[in-house]
Amino acid sequence: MARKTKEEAQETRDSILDAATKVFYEKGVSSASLEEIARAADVTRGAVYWHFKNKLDLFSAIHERLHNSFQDILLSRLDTVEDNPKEQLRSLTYDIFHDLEKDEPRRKALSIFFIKCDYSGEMEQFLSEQRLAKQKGFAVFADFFRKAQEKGLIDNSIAPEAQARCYNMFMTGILVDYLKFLPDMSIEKELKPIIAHYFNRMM
Amino acid sequence: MARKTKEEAQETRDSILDAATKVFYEKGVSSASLEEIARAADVTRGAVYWHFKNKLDLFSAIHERLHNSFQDILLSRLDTVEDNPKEQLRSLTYDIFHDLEKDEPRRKALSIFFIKCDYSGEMEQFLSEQRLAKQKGFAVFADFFRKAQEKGLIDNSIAPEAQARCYNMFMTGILVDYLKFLPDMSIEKELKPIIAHYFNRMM
DNA sequence: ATATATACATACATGAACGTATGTATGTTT
DNA sequence: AAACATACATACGTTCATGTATGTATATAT
Repeated sequence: MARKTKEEAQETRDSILDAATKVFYEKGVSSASLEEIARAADVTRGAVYWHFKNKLDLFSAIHERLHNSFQDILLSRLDTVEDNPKEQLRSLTYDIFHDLEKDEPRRKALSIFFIKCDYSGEMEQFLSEQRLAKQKGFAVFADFFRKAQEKGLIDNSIAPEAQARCYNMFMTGILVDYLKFLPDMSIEKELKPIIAHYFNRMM
Repeated sequence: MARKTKEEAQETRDSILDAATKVFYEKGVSSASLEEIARAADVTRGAVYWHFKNKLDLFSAIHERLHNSFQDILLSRLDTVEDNPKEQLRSLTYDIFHDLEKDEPRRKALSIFFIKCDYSGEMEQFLSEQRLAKQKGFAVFADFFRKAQEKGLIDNSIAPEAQARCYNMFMTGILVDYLKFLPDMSIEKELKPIIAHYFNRMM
């Protein structure tokens, strides 16, 4: 096979990542074969093994890509505390779910980590990796709550860290149910009311 | 091999279920081989195939056993609304986590469905199965909230169904995080405060 | 211009798990 | 007590994914 330019090679790498996301979602991580991923990306296993050490490396790369994009959103929208932080956070929460509803590849990527893989054997290491990633997100929220409290814009009877943890738990629960039971789950009818209720009561 | 009595056969079946729970937890559902499960139960694959159609059948049997035991607890403790339903539900919530902390096999069984399996291919059918199971639990909570509202013992500004959904989401989130990050998670120090906070604010 | 590293494709060897088919000794029924 | 069903164990054939080794044409560096 002819050698490609660096840019072309990068495109190949990206398309393998996209293909892996799709196949991981459809077959599950452990049942997905590198052969099928390669086919979906229109390359051979040789290309996959060139760009990634093995399936775990692929999995890790997908996670990193997804986490980074999430982190970017959080940082850009929670960096400064606006006049109405409660409303600010609620609209962010809504947007996240609306984006997920529209952006299928992104939703599938997220699903992989919640319902399309099992954290056993060599996969267990990703739990620590995910925990680190989660803590980064957590830090953004905790900062946000702390700053909002300092400005006297939200209730300060609870520690910002606990506030952030609470919010994260709630979001995790919604997300898991949303991804698991999506076919018969409506954001507008089921998710929005309880999210609204959460914000009314908890903040 | 000598034929066993019906009782002995039932014991064999149970021990296979226990072994499968253990191996599923350790290796993940898809990586777990029936050979290893059989070894863990001190039988051969022949015995496993006699009692269960295949791996999925085993998985289903574990789920049924676990769900029934949970449902029993819910029904026995939420059937009648006591004087202080908020306190009643909070103590139930605490107990559930404390039981999980002590009962390792049970915790492992639960973990299987949240972090040790991927719902793809033939496993996808279990999502509907789980959804049905979850709705049964949901019904118990909704009933509880409704009855408590009728008695005027809790806030009635939110529909009992939404209240139940909210609680379920929160519990799901806590559970997922607890099972995922258990090694560095303390019930007393991290879970209890936010559970308390939830009950203070949401009920 | 040539050497070399790159970006893959192809080919090969290995091994593991699955389902089934069959064997068999003993409970159980009649 | 014979016939049958049960509760497994053993053996077999097939499929399929994995990692590596090797081939090769071209971009790129010198």
